[in-house]
Amino acid sequence: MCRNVEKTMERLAQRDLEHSTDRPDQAAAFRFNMLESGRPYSRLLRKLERWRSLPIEDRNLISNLPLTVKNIPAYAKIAYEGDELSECCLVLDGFVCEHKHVAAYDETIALHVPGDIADLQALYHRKLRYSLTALGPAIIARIPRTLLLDALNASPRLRHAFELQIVVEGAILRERIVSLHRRDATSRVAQLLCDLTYRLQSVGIAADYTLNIPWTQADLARLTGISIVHTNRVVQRLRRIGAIEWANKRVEIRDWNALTQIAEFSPAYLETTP
Amino acid sequence: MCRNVEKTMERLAQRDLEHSTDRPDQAAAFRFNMLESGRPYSRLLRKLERWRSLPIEDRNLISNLPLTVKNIPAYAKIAYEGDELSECCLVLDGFVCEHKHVAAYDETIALHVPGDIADLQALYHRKLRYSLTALGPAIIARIPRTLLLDALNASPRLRHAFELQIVVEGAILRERIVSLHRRDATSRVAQLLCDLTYRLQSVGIAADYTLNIPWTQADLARLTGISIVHTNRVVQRLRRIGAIEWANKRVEIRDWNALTQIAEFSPAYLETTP
DNA sequence: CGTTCTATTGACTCGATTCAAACTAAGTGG
DNA sequence: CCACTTAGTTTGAATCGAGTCAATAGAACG
Repeated sequence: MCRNVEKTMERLAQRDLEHSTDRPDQAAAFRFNMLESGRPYSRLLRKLERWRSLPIEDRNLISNLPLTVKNIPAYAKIAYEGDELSECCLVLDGFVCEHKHVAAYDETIALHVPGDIADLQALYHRKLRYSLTALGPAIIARIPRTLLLDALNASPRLRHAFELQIVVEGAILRERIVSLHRRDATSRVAQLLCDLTYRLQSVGIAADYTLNIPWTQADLARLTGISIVHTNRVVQRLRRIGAIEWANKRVEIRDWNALTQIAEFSPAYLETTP
Repeated sequence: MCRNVEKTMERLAQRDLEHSTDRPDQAAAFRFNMLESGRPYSRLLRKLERWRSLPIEDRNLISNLPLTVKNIPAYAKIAYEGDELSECCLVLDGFVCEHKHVAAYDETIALHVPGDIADLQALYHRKLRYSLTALGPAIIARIPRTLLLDALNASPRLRHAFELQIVVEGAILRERIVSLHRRDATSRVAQLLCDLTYRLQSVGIAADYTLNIPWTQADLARLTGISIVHTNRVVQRLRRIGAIEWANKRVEIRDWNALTQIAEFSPAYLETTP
């Protein structure tokens, strides 16, 4: 299934080797400076506090964690399946996807947005069970794993907030399973866009329903598990009915209601409210 | 997609109303007595200790939790999406599946085997995000949620063991996503059987590669997201090549190697070893 | 025995993949 | 500045896996 997509990925992997991960991406760095300068943990804290707000000492436990900011060029691998990392990967800007190598092909599992810890699973079970790749240029922060664990051990409240994050991650995975069972290609693309919009808005991005996503249609194909050609047809269909505009790395949601209807989207699964 | 399956489920739902949940299922009760009598927590403990063994006081924290054993007749609902349960549901015998009602249809998300806490998610985030139904007659234990939480709060080690369970659950969900992306119908059925065999064996069931599963092919169809008719063709194919026998609620794995090859099964995602 | 599940088979349809090719946009270097 | 290259998007035609509908054959159960 979907061998085209894989061919594309092979080319990208080669490109990956040429670009070094250490080479900073100017545009991304600039974006980061504008948005997040000095408050790298703000989005993570915002997510952690969706269930209930944290006392200042808990917030400080997080805020005071040392981190190393890294620029990741487009399509560069951040971590490999099986790695035992001493640092966690917090997404500061851009997108990071989880994927797995199964019998010569790479299957995309999940997508992380700013504020997500992309390898949350490895915090508890050290060996990473999937690979991480930047989808478009991204900025991440490396946080020493043991220090983060120390913080969680120091505060049961904080630990519970993190446990809830894994649970929500599970909810997103479950929704994706339902999506792959039930929804046809159009509905799947629509669902991805709704999910993404909702998650971005909940960390203060894309309030105007305009998403800056540096993906090609091939990337979208990988994310939804649809072939490139068919993805293109779906995008055209969504454009034709006036639900979205998609050009120049920008997606404008023109008709949110139409899109949610096509996607049968209901954000319940993303909510952490009591 | 798959409306046949849904029609079947509607009939089953009616049957569900006739059978009361309180009516004990004799056969299941008998099986339970033979297998687990007096040690309802043994399988759960076995799972919790796969990462590292627990000190006796932690084991006792679990073993001493009060519980109510319940017989669940086939296809009876155990809990509904949106419920806020005061008790967790530990599967003692039989199978329990998670499913979600999306736009008039019921989609199966995951399958739980003996030793699993089927609503582990609701332990942390109280509102259940999916429904639970017994797939065939099952025996469950209800454990007061607050007491279990108390036990976890009393022992960080125990709490970590539970955190690992959610992580493994996530790994199973991820594998399912890969499965729905990549694998065709035959491979999906094979994968389900491999996954099931492995998980059952890890709690001491089906060591001889003979699974007692009280499902119809319609149930298998729901679990794999394939239509009933096509599921039947797949089962026949697997029989024809000598990979499995399936008759009288018994599945015999005749050729484990062949099956794992068809499924591209690698148990790494199920392992909790260091 | 008839009724009701369950398993099986055949014919038809359709969504999605694949292969192939054309077209657009954006660089890049001579 | 234009030819050449490369990535990305778009279109068409052929094919195929899987779903749907419909009908039959067993099995199980009262």
